[in-house]
Amino acid sequence: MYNFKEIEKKWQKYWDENKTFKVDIDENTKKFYMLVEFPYPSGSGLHVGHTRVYTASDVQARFKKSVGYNVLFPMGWDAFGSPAEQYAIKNHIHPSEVVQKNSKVFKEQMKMLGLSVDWSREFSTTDPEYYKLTQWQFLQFYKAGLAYKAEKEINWCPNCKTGLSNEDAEGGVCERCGTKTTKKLKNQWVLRMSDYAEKLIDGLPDTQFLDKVKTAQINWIGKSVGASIKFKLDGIDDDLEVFTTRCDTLYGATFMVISPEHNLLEKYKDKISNIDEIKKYQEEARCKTEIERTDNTREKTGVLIQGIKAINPINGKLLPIWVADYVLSTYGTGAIMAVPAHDERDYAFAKKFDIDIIPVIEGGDTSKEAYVGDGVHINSDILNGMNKEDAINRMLSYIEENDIGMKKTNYRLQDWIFSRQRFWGEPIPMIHCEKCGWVPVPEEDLPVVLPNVESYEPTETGESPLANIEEFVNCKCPKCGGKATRETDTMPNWAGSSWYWLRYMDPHNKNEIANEKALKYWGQVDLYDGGMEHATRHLLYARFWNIFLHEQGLVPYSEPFLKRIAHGMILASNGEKMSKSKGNVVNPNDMINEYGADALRTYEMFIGDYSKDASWSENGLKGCSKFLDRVWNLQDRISEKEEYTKEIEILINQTIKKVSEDIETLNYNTAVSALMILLNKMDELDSISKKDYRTLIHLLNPFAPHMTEEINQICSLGKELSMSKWPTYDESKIVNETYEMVVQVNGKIRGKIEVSRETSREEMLSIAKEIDNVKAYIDGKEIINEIVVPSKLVNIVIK
RNA sequence: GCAGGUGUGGCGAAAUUGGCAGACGCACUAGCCUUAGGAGCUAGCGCCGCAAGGCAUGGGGGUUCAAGUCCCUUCACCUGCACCA
Repeated sequence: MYNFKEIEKKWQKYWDENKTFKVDIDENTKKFYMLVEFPYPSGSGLHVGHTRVYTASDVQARFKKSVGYNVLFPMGWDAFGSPAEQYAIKNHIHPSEVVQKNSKVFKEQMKMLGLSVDWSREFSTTDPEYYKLTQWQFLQFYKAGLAYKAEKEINWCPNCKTGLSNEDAEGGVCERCGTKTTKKLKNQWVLRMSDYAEKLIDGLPDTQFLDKVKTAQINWIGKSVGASIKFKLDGIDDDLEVFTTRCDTLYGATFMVISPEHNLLEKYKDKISNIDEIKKYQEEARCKTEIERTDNTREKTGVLIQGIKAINPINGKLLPIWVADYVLSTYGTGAIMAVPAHDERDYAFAKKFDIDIIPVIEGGDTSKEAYVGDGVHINSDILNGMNKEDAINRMLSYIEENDIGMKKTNYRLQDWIFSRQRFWGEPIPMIHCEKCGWVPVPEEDLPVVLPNVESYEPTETGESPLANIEEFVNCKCPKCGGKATRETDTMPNWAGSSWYWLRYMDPHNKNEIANEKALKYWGQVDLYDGGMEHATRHLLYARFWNIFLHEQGLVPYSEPFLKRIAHGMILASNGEKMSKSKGNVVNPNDMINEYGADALRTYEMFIGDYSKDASWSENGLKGCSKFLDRVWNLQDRISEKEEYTKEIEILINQTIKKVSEDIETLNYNTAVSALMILLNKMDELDSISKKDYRTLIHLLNPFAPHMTEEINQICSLGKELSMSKWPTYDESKIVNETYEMVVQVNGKIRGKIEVSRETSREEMLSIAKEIDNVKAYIDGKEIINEIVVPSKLVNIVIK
C-alpha cells in the first residue's frame, strides 16, 4: 500500500511551486487548446460528475502535452446568476463575497484532483476587470446596430420577476426556477441574433461538432424556405402579409388567421365591430402559460374579426380574418393564410368553426382530414396538373411578376432578449437622456460597477433592484451633460460565457479582450467538452458572439470551437440522477480521502463510454484502487535491465499504440483496460526491467499522475513524467510471430492451433485438416468449399 | 408526429469494422494464507447439459463459407424539436 495522501499532496505542491503547467506562447511549438465548460461555483462544491469531466479533460491535456503540444488548459468561474443572488437576498451580503468563497472551494477541490490547469489564467466573469470587457463588447454590438431597445412580448417568469430569452424559457418553463412562464410586454435590450441565422448554419460544416449537436442547432435555428405573400385588405389601403412554405396551395386558402398580438387589431380597432370580444380573447391568450398555448392536443380557439376582410391576390376572393392563438406572433409575420384542405391545424380550425375546405391537390379525403402530401394540383387555374415542386416554383414566379409577394426564408431563431431585471449580472452600459435618447457609456467610464445595496430582491414593478438606487441611476448624459438615468437592466447569464475562452488567451490584459498575438496563436479551441444541455444555448450564443467579433476584426477566426463533444452524466448507483433532495450525491472529497485522487480519476475514466451516462459504483472505484496498488507493488520486482523484457515486448508495444489511440479518440475506458492487461502480464513475471516499468507508469500518468510521478522518482526511472516525451512504439513489434489459427467446419469452431504467421494458405489448410477433432467432422464428407483467411482462420464447408 | 440514438452475462462494459462474442473490471463461488478481514493470493464464473455437444448479442426474416456488426421488418426505452404556417 502506498500513502496516497502524502504523495498526492507532495506532487500538487510540486506542480504549483514549479509552475509545471504554466504555458506561454511558443511560436515554435504547435498549440493545443483544451477547453471544458467552466463551472458555476455553487455552494455545494464539486460533484463526481464534475470530476469525471475535469479528469477526462486533464487526461487529454496531459497526453497532448506529452506528445509535444503546447497545451492551454485553463479554468475559471461563470459566477453571475441566480444561486449567489438568492443567497445574497437571504443573508444580505454582496453576491461577490459568495462567489469568492465558493470559487475558492472549487479551486481547492480541483487541485486535490491534480488537474494540470494553468491557474495563472484563472478569472471570474464577475470580476469588474472581466465584465468591463463584456460591457465593452456590448457597446460594439450597439455601435454596429445589433443591439436595440424594443417593446417586446417576452417570456416572463412570475417567480423570478424577470424577462427570459427564448432559450432560457425552453418548453415554457423558467430555466432558473422551473416556474411556468407567461408573456409580458416589456421594453428590452435585444441583440439582433436572427440576422446571423444563416451564418450560424453555414459555419457548422467548418466544425467537427458531434452530429447530434449540429442537428440540435439546425433544429433550433429552424430554417424554412417559402414565400411571403401580401393580401390586400378589403376597403382599406393596407396589406396583411403572411409567410407560407406552401404558396402552391394559395387557391385553397379559405380564411386568414392572425395571432392575438398582431398589430392589425390595434391599428384598425375602430373598424372592428366586435373589438371588445377580441380584446377579451387577447387577454385570455396573454394569461396562458407557454405550455398551455402550445399544447397541440388542445382544441382550437379563435374569434372572427367583424368588419375587416382580406382579398386572395390570386383569385380576388374575399377571405374572413380570424384571431387565434394557434398562430404565434413570434414566427413569420404572425399571420397565416389558412388552407384547411392541406394543413392539419387549419383543418382542425375550419372543422370547428365550419369554414369552407377547398381541396387543390388530388389525394386523401378532405372530408376526413387534411392532405399534406404531394399530388396533382386541381382547382388551381395556372397550377392545374402540376406536382408540388413545379407548382411552388410556378407560383413563386407568378407572385414576384405580379408584385404580390416574394420568395422568402424564415427562421425560428429569434433575436436574443438581452435584458434581465435582476441585480447579479453585468449592468448594461447605456444611459438614457431625455434630449439625446440612448447614449452608450463612454469606454473610459467602463466598467459600470455593481453597487453595494441593502436589498438584492427584484422589485414588484418588474424593474431591476438597481432601479431603487438613486446614486446608481442618476447620472449625467455623456453627450450633452444634462440630467440622465442609467439603464438598470443587467445582462443574461450567458453574456459572460459568450467570450470567456478568448480571455484565457491573455487574461490580464487591461485594455482589450486579448492581444492579437495571443488570439492568433491560440486560435480556435481544439476540443471543447461540455454538456448536451448547452447545445442550443451557450453554444449558439457563443458562436454568434464570436462570428460578430470576427466581423469586427477583433478575433481571427469566425468559428470559435473546432471540435465539440458531449459527455454523459454520473448517476447514482440505482441509475437515478444524483440530487441533494434524494440524498444520493457522492462527494468527490470523501472518495479522494478514502481512495486517493488517482484512484478516483482512474475509476471515472474506466467507468464506461465517456459520452454516455454511467452509474456510480464504489466497488468499481475499489477495483481501480486495487489496480493502482498492484502497479505500486511492482517496485519490488524491478531489475537493473534497461531493455524491454522479451516475453512482454510485443504487448508493451501494442499497449503504447492502444493507449495513445484510445486517448486520442476519447475511449478512456479501454485505455485503462489495456493498462490493466499489461499490468496483469507484468505481474506474472518474476522481474521486470526499468524500461518495462517506466513505460507502464508513463502510459498511466495521465490517469494517475501523482502515483506515477512518485514511482518514477523513487525508482529513478528517468525524467519527471510531466516533462517527458510520450513513449513510442516499434511498428515491427506489434504482432507476434505466431498466432492461434482458428479452424471451423461449416462455420463452427472445431479446433485451434498455434502456427507461424508465415504459414501459407495451402499449409494452413493441410494443418487444419490434420487436427483430430476436425478430422472427425470432415472424414468421409464431401468438401464443397474451403475458406482461408491468412493470419486468422480456416473454414471448411462440407455437405 | 419529425429527427437522432440505444438495446450484448447478475452488473459496468469490450469486440481489430464481416472472421474465436463477453476482453477488462465489479459482484458471486470454492480453496489457500491470516488471531482477524471490507486485506492478499489461486482457481472458477453467459445459459442448458454428467459429458459430447447444443443454444445465445430485444423479437422475426434475409444476404454470406462466416453476422453483435450489412439489408428488411418489428418491439422497447432514451434524447432533441414540435400548433414553426
